[in-house]
Amino acid sequence: MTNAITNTPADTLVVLDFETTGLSPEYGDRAIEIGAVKIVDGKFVERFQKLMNPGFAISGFIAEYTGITNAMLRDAAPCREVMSEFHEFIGNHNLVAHNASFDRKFLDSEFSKISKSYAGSFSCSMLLSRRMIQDAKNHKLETLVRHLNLKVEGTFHRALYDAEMAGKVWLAMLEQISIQTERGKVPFDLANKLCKASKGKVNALLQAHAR
DNA sequence: TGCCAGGCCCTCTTTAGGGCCTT
Repeated sequence: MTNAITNTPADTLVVLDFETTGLSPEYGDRAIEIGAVKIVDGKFVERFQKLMNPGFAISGFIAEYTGITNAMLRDAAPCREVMSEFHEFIGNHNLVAHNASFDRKFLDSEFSKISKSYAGSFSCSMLLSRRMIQDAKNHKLETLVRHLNLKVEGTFHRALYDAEMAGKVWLAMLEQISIQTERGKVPFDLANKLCKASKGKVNALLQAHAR
């Protein structure tokens, strides 16, 4: 399959994924791993992956779910140090995550602890998939990867691998939009609008973008 | 240590309820 995506460097994108101690930073949960890929012109050009020590022991469930153990975190750098490095990595680029509302609240929470912020827009591969891949059994990341016949050669629920896979799903959906609209370039803003569009607005947005 | 949430979306809807998705 040829890649019809011709994003410009201005469309540089960072796809990220957190592994965390739980579901809610409001209840004290912290990040334990961040993984991210930088995509320029539809190509993966840079990767970021770091474990981080949340300052307390993680539960057996999280260890089982992620494969990350307390022993692995014992010598990891603290969250503030890793997140400061990650802040440099993302710059002002636009961001994508699978079920972005989850990753966004952890990104916001961890950045607020070190007085950092970001300027890029945050978009969601899960919301876009609900609109662009309606025949999938469900919209879990692993299901979408298999539905799109993307090569599976890593372990899900680790941050960098999930970020890589979310990036590939994102690019596959941009390609689908590109083919559907007969336009080579799919601006981030269009994808972001599609994520948030009501069912009836999706086709109108695609038609407006089409030649 | 172990507990916990919330945005989005659909429908048997909108003065609501429940499933999906993330860890």
